[in-house]
Amino acid sequence: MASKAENGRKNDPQRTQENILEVATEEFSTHGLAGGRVDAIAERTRTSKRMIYYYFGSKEGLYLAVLERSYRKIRTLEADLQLSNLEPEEALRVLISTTFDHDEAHPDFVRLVSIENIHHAAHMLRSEAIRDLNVSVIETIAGILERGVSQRVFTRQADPIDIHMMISAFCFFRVSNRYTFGSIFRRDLSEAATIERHRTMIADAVIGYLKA
Amino acid sequence: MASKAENGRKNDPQRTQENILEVATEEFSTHGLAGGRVDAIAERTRTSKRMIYYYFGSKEGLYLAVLERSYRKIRTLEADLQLSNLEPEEALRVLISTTFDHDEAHPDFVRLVSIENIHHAAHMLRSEAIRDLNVSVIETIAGILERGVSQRVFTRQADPIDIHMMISAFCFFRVSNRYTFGSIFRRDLSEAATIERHRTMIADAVIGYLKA
DNA sequence: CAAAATGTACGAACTGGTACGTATGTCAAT
DNA sequence: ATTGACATACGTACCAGTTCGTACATTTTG
Repeated sequence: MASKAENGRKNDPQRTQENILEVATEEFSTHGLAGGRVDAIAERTRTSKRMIYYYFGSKEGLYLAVLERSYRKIRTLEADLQLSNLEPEEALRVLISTTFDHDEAHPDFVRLVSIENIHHAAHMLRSEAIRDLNVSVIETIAGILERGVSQRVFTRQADPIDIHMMISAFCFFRVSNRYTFGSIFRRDLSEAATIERHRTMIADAVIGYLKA
Repeated sequence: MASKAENGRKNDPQRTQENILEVATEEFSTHGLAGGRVDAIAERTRTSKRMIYYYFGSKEGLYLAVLERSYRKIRTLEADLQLSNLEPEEALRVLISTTFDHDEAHPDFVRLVSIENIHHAAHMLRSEAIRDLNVSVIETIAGILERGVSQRVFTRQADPIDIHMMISAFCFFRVSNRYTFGSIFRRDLSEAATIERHRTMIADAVIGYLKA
């Protein structure tokens, strides 16, 4: 029979949780933790507020779940980049492009991180799942830098974490500060031409720095 | 006679407003607009909640006043840098150092800007005072770049706004993402040695980029 | 039937905002 | 100088709407 007509309810806990998380991600990333409304989330869900508390216990619990889910989504993307068989410079360019495109494609994630910083990363600190994450990037960068130096294509001995920060800063800022920056300089950072220019710009800058 | 003993109230509107703004800056920058509590602000003020509404009309009005005040404070610092009599490269280094030190010294400001971005810069857009501001930096940078190119110390033709973004991104990110970054990589970005290293790093990167 | 999943309705605390009343300062006329 | 009138500056108590959270009832599923 028709499964949704005639409020024939189907229990589908996984789908329900996922649905809640999706809506909650949107809500929290546009309004922040304090600004996000549980009722607003519930309304846009195909289920009810009762379910939010049933599965996530509290508003903060939901927020934390949203945060973890967002981070977990990146891990998959970042992990399976095969950079070790590329020349150091090329490997770095690919890594930078990937970071750049990721931030550009996931403004929700960027905003959640911004929001976490406003809260002194209090929730992230409580979550072991999140902390173990991005560390792999550092190892990747460290490997590239070492190879580059020994091949004498990079002349500068740089700290991998510093390099990661330089890349992150640029890619992240473009998205996180899109609105204030756009408002001050009347520039739309999401235009295709601008995106292209910035993508090569950050790569050139980082590689130039390592070659100086 | 004693002026403050025996609740001898003195009318001092300017002081009252300034006091409110100071406390409100703290509150909003640590909790966000939605998370900031008017009652909490009132309590830490030497006056009452009534006065907040008397002078600023609403919570949003107060927030906007806080934002404008923060921006106004920078204008003074930024304006009186005499860079035109310095060599292009040196001028750029001074400008970068200034930006770097400013962000490092004013985390409140950085956080307010982050918060504004969460709100799509809605309040900034409404304030003419703020928009007219940072534009002067672009002219400064443009001048430096032109001189640098004509003196052949810079080989690359770069967009001043892009250069400004590159500088801002790095300086801003260090402060805005201090907590999540620190939480993931166990690195304290406010250590003196780290600050020193980063300050020269961003300058080297930008100048290297322009010379490439 | 028992356990998990879900829906409805409601409560208690918080929070932005205000009504009402009081004190302080200013200035003109005495 | 004193007085009185009026505007500005300020304090207290309170209200009404919002918002997180829950008690209770019901359905689905194994």
